Amino acid sequence: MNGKATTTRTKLERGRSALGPALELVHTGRAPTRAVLTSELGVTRATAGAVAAELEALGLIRVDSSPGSAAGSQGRPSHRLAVSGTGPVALAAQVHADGFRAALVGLGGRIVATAPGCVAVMADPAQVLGEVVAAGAQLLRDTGLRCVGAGLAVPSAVAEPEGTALNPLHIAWPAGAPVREIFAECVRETGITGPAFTGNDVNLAALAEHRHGAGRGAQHLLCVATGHRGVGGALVLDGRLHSGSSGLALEVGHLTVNADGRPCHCGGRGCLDVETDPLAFLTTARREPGPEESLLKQAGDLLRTEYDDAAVRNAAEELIDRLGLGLAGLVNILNPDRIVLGGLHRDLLDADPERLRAVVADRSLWGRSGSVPILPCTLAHNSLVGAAELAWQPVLDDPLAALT
Amino acid sequence: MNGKATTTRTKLERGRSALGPALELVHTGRAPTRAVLTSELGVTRATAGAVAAELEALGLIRVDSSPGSAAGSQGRPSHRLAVSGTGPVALAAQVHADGFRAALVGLGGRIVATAPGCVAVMADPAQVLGEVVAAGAQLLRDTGLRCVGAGLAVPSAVAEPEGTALNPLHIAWPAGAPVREIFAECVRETGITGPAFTGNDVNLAALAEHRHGAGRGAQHLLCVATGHRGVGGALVLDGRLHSGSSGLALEVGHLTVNADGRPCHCGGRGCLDVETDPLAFLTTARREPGPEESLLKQAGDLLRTEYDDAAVRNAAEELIDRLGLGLAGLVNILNPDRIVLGGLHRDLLDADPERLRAVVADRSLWGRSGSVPILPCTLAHNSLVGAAELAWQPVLDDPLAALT
DNA sequence: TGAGTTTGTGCCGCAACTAAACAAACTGCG
DNA sequence: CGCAGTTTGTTTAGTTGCGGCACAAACTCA
Repeated sequence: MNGKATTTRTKLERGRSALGPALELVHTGRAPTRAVLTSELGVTRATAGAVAAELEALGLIRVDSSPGSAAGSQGRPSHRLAVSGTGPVALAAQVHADGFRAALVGLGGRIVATAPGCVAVMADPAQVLGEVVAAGAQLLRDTGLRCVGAGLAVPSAVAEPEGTALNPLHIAWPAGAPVREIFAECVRETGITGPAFTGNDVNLAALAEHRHGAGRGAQHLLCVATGHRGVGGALVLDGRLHSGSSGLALEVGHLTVNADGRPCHCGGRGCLDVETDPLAFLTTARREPGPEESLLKQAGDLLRTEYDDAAVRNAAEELIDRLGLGLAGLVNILNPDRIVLGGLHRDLLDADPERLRAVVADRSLWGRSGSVPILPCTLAHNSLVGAAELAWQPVLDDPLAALT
Repeated sequence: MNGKATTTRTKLERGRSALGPALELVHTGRAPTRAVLTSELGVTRATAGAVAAELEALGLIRVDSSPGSAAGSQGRPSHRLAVSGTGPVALAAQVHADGFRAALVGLGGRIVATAPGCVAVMADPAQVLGEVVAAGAQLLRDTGLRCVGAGLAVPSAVAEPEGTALNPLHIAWPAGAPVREIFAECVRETGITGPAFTGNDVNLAALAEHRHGAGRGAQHLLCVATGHRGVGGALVLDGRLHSGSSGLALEVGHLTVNADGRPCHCGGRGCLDVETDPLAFLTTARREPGPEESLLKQAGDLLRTEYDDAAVRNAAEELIDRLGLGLAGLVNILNPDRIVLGGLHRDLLDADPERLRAVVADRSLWGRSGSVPILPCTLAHNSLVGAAELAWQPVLDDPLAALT
């Protein structure tokens, strides 16, 4: 009728301007100075200066105009760049078998505040998520910080594009629960500003490790981690999470790593899931497994404190061999340039790094692929930080548009 | 000294301007008209018009200004866009067990000319590649077309960034031969214009199928194909080939698909490689395998012509089950939204599509992942077309810069 | 024939950048 | 101390790719 919507196009489809890339560089710590920013961005000093000034005006970064101290090389010292300490934050939430956790996370993966305790997980997703969001909202009120959005990490595959949690094995939720929708609704209701996102915890941990942890600088990062039960995987390609066409990629738990191993609920035998998780370790080491929600801790403690015990050591070596076989299979298919391990797998790596590396090298096809660096994860709450990354992403893509 | 190289930056790091994306849309047949180009590109009609005019001026596309015939809907009919029939071409080359092949390939994957016969492959890579390039150069002289570059497909993994052919099982080349360098040298020596590229044949076939064949429109395309011996895989993510951090991704041949299967040279048992390739089919069907360089044809003919024979049928079903198991494993890890099969796998799919789909659905974790469409490849010479895609890529990325 | 709809084009202007010249801040050497 | 040499920050003046119109063109439908 009015013929107005004819030529109006958003044009924001591809991130224009160097603002986003510049913020990402500072965010991931790859641009400590304006000079580095200039070269990393491939723009002139004039542009880099303008971009840095604009990001500072938005309250996202700090530019230390003070005469730099540690110079080192010749020439005029460059002004240092850092994420703002008082800028906006993302609300990060995580649900797991032990309970839940809420935190405020600033740029650079800096955890600003964490919600105190954790209570037991209840059956109803809406109730749990309501409590997490309420805890986060309280943190926001306490600190008075601006919120750019919210992210949630759940211990289950999240189907795209619906955002339903498939097979949440380790928490008592119904399969197919629309967690993304529920979470978004809770966030809206609570009056928290910004969009809400939901993702799988291992995926988000991988994202966080890639940006702020052991995966920094990797081009093709593979992460594998255990929770209390089962094994999860994630892949970060060129800085972006690869979660497949419907969010179900990297379901690595059912790779066969033992031809005549334990039966698995998937119908197969000897799956990575049932051969290398904490429960597998405890039973292989002939220990009585405790309650489900503490298997990871129990297994990790056992591995660290009783590695002298022959049964423990043998169990560890058996699991390392199985894990190595699984990793080698993944290396053959994905050819990553770095592998980061979490959960019990991280502890197994720490226990005998050489053995694991040798198995992977031996069982992967090409010698060079076998020499992939395998590292333990380094971030304390990587899933939580990863959840915050989801909320930060729109800001990283286009700071001006995201902060209106 | 002169202080000239200080602020000079290429700036071409990210493709600017809509020229490249526009050409890619026409190239892949996704922009049949200027109106579609406008919406797909997300720009105004003014911009789309200017872009189309510029691409036409470069001789890359044709704009039919004639009053369009088949309109269909209301309004002024849009001018039709098509790749130019007389524009430049890419030189495509392929080496395989049977010999080699050279062709000229225009935009849109259109094969303009093919070198006549094929001679037997000799031991020395330099000699073979010299002959292929010479054949291609002859085609260029005959047609008088401009050449944007050259691409080569080899039946072996190509290590990045060196460009060496690892384990060229099926041709009598030394392992680690620097094929990329040799090919580039031949191209340079012959006076062919433009850069030279080399890639794995299955990877390139996948790229071609994604742009012009059965994989069109897929976001996450998985291709699996057999040659005469062994199995290759490839993945195209968001239109770009994913070949891993060192070119060795998708080595799918050693997925275990039969716990107590045939021994494989990798040290394992029951690998996809030895359980589902043409030789495996012939022996399972109790047929005498012919010479190595005709196994694929022999197996395919047998499957098509003697499917009534119980031994043939049983062998086919056994291979389909094994292949399905392998594909299911890949689906769990990669979660593609389409699978395209080539070589004998394509014939197996044609023989009993329902059986293969059922096995994949049954053995992959999530029902929805199991319902991935599985299609036969549709391009006649997909590796060859894919090799040309390599050479076209710089033009697609930035037509102005690539054509000077 | 005229209203409605969709597409092509010319013109203006903006936003994001480059290029070039200059100023500033540091090191090192005589 | 002073001065060359080096690197970084800033200012100013273009350049360019593209959006936003306004209008013309080509077709359908009533």
